[in-house]
Amino acid sequence: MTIGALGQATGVGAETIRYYERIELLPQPARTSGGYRVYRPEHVRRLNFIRRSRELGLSIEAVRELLSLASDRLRPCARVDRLVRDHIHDLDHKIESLQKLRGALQRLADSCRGGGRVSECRILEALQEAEETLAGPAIECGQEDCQERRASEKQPKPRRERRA
Amino acid sequence: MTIGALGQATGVGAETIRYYERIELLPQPARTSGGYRVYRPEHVRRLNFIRRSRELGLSIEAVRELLSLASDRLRPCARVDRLVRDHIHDLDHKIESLQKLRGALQRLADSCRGGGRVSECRILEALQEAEETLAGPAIECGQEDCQERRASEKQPKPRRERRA
DNA sequence: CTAGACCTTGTAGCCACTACAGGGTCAAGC
DNA sequence: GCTTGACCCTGTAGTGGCTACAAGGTCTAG
Repeated sequence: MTIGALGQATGVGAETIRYYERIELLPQPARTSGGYRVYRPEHVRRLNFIRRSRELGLSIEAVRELLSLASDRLRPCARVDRLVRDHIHDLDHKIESLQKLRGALQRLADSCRGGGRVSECRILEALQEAEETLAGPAIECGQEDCQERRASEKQPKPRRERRA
Repeated sequence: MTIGALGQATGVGAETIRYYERIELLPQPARTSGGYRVYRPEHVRRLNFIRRSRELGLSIEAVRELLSLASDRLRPCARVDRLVRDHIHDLDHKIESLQKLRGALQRLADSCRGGGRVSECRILEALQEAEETLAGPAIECGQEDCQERRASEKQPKPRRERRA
């Protein structure tokens, strides 16, 4: 089957398939004499595996590891379990973050009924002014290595005060 | 104040500040004779506004619009209200999506206790096989223009069947 | 043989930064 | 005035996970 047929079979676009090949998530397929990629049923299975994992929000690297784990049938599957549980944990953090954000925004929105002028808009005021009223520790992050980017105690070295 | 001092005052890194200037979210500041950027208190206010908005998950473009709206004090603030409410709506979608993902992953993880071998791992089986058991409509998206990328009824034109 | 659907490679773009290289500036202390 | 070294400058490239395009080549029904 051609790349287009593989795409139809799996619901993955041809450009994405080529991308997966480039990053070595999919093996290089055979080629026709004219250079077309020729795929086989095992490619369909592998790509479906990838697609489902991605739909579950696993990163490409996680998928890569799962694929590698899956290739050794005798290996204990504890690592697989761990990987999935870690991702659930990440999701919990992310969901919690978003819920906090939502709460803050809702409080913001509730302070405004949209009828006034910008000059007395509570939303804009809140964004301009107080520090503590909104947005607790919730920062939308996206990456896992999100730790303490808001580490305000980070003072590299006490320079010889060049004040403001 | 220099860019470093502005960064300290707002909790935004110097490289990010330069980035904001480049995309015209911050106005170009004055310069010293040596070329250093010189910031003033209004820059601190504007950058704090930006930072808080970003912490609430608003996109750069949304922040840009808020800033533009805020500059005209006589304008009705309905648009501000709308912008924030739209974002809350987006967050609701995103949270719901993530919760569905989490459910699917939890079901996956529950089918495995991590004690067996890869060859009988239910997680890997589930990823390899059935279509309906997992992952309903939940795809993590990130962008707002996320509509129907999984639109499986997208059939561009009926080619003269080059079957698989 | 032609039409045109499909494929090829390569490159650039998306978001919101972040990191670096290679150099220049500034002020404190001598 | 000179050294030191923290700080700043510009420009470019990288992140993740694709997506879009351009310019061309291949394949097959009719």
